[in-house]
Amino acid sequence: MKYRSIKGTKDLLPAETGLWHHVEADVRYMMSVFNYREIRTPVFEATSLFARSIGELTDIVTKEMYTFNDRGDESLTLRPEGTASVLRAYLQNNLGEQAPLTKLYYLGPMFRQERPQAGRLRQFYQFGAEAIGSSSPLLDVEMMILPLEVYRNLGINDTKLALNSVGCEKCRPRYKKLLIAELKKIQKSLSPDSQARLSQNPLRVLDSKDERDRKLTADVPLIKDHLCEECRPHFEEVQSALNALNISFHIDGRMVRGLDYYTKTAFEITHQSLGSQDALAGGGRYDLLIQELGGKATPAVGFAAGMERLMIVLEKNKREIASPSPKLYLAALDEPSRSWAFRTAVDLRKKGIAVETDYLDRSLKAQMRDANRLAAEYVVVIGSEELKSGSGKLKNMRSGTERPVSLSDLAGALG
RNA sequence: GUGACCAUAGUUCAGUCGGUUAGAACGCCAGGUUGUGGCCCUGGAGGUCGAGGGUUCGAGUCCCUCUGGUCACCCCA
Repeated sequence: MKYRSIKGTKDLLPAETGLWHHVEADVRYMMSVFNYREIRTPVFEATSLFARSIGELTDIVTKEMYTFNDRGDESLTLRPEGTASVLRAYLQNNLGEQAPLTKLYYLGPMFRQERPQAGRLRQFYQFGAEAIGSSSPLLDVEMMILPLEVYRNLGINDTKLALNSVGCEKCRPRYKKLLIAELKKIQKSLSPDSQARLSQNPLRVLDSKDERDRKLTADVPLIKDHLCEECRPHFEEVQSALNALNISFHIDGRMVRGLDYYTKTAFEITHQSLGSQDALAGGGRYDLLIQELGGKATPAVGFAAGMERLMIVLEKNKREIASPSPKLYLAALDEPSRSWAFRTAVDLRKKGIAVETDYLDRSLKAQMRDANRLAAEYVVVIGSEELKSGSGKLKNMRSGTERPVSLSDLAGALG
């Protein structure tokens, strides 16, 4: 085979696109119920947009972006996530001037050059939402409920919701100093990964999977206990709103999101059947980002959810979706019948009836087999007799019974 | 980027100690039915054994390199 899809990318074959349509419809339905409206942005943007918003030092920006220079020598990047593009569009089109609160959603491919593994691809699909213009903790909660409702509607109820607060520009630097001081005491005993994290992103040491790191940092102070006068009540209100809605969650004081722009609320929805990459969705508040991108200070919250990971959960839990099948299969016995069958198929299709017929000059037996395989609901066999008399037999493939039909009114007979 | 495991028909997999013509199941095609599917029976097509190199009288099998896949680390959806 000469050509293959690029490492970490894959084809979505007909056997699975039916499920995708179903899930996408569910996402769009839920977004409209929550009053989020779709925005479609280009899949590539100026590299600096992502570098600025996601964070110059993050893994995504330093080693995972698909970046290239176009013919005009401008540095462009395939979007590694959705928020930066949405905010750019929000600012460029002055959406904030049209209403005080803007609720947007997106659904589309993202690109990151990572080593593929279960639940991780180089081109992957995310759906997500952004609510721009309010600092209400209720919107933080809405961002958690929204994906949870999408999942619930698909029959997935056993997700886990983890919650944390990562503070703001006031309390985070203060806490960071405290944390670094603590970590320095045990620095030499930490895993090599965590020693590197200590200088790059000390908060992430707490999120280490290494058992020894976990033990060593067991008593280290957590940011949730060092929030400022603004962040603490916000965090509490998020929790009480969740409690009021009877949504179960757990506080994970060690959870850190990988993107620099988060402030206050950070959350993650996981599912046990996912393996190592177990996050179905993640999100949080980013009150500083819009100003950072050149807009006026505007609070905002958002989430992003992985489509492929959702598919894995659905498949592991055997949620199968019936694939579309023809209403009628027209089997033809000879050349004149074939030509009539094709014309009739086109005619019925114009009326919105799904019809298939034979294009391979196959035997009747082969055509019947084909109709059966396609799960066609009805079959009409056309031969010279039928063409002469203008009537035929409508066979119900499920029951095997036949009844007479007028060939001039197949549409009527099919109801 | 690091590591482990894997690569044989369309698919899932057998293939003994290195030995002759590489097999099965499912799928596909055809026949068993002068014009009727599924179940069953019979037959058929389909393979550069991932690629390249090496060892050997002889390699699907052993060695090396590469490519790809899977899973984990890292990171994240």
